[in-house]
Amino acid sequence: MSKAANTRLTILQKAFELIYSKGYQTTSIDDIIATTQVTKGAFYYHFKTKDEMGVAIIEEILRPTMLESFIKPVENSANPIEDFYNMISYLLLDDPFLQVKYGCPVGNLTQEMTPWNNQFSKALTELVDQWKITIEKAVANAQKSGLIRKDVNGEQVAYFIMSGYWGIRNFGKLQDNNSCYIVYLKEFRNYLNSLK
Amino acid sequence: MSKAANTRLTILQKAFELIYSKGYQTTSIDDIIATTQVTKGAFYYHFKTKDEMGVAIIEEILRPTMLESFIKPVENSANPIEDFYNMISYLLLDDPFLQVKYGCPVGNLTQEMTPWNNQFSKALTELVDQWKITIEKAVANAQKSGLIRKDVNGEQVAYFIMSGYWGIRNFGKLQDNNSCYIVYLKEFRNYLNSLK
DNA sequence: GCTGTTTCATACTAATTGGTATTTTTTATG
DNA sequence: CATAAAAAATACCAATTAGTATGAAACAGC
Repeated sequence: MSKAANTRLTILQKAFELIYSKGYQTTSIDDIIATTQVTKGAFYYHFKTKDEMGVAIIEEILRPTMLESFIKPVENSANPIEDFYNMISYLLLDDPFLQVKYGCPVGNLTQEMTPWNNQFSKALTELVDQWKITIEKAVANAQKSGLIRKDVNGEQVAYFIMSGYWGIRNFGKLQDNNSCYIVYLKEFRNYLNSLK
Repeated sequence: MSKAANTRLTILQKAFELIYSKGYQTTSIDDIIATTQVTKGAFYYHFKTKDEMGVAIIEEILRPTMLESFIKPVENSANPIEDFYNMISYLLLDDPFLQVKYGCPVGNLTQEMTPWNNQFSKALTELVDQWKITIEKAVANAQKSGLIRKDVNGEQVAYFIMSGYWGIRNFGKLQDNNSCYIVYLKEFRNYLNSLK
């Protein structure tokens, strides 16, 4: 990787960490250049505005990790019920990229940016839609193989799973404690079994 | 109500509307005094800091409406399954206090303020805990009267319902469209029936 | 109607914000 | 090594931020 591409990536990564922990609005350019040791000139050479950098974070940092942790685990799944559970369980309890007290990066940005920045909304919607479609496909496959009842509606299940995940992440954040995740996962297991 | 108490309430109400639609950080004191037509002197007479006003909003604006829409509908409920559904349905589709594109005020503040303001977290936790306890009690009652299975865990159900609500509100916000609420409610109905 | 307290108005400040203009350094290519 | 372009460094700016200092009305009880 060229040196220039490297500073660009450093900015994105460090800025993401700051934004994930502090929020987008409260992370200033000065914050970013202070922690990255990159000068303002370099920053604005790589990004026209702060918002352009924000969108780049979604597309170049969040999207790949989302693909790895949210899409791959259930893509072409032979046993979606089990894989849904494992995916959510991993995300809540094990994923080293995510921290209890900071919640879900995608959820955070949605809450903060959606009402007044269309570019953010669009980029976030793409991520979320991809997850939704993956879940729907997995449900359809499981219905073919008889692991999930035929009268189950894939879109409903997708929304239900995703919203539950987003919501409980908010609780973890509020309480700064993952014990609510344990309780949640038990009921999530019950719900998944009800689809059989 | 005295004139002074009235200006105080006006500040809280208008500030809440601004914060609900724009976010806490991006709502400035100048914004608030501009829309309330109250001077800065008056504002700082009633509130020592912006954060003190924020906490007051949670306790004096959010708490009462929460009690009305989140607690009362399921308190002492004779048929919790039905009342759970009606409560969530009302909140998502009918409550005039809430708007699709702005999400859930409590959820918004949690996301935005929790990582770096303890007072907010504490005030929000109180609200949320009250809701949780109410749901748990309703489940216990329904188990006594045979409307919900004895092996169902009230705390798990409470977390599951609340997190689903918070999460789907995030989707509505992202899409600025309540059609996801319709889909969600169908699956929510299925889930509730699985408790019988 | 006098007086003290409550309530509000005005003018200000120091710090921070995102962004720009300009210059300097680094790098690739002939 | 010369040169042009890419990349980064420096110094600045206008606007906005939460909060303050100080004084003026409004209002109470006597």
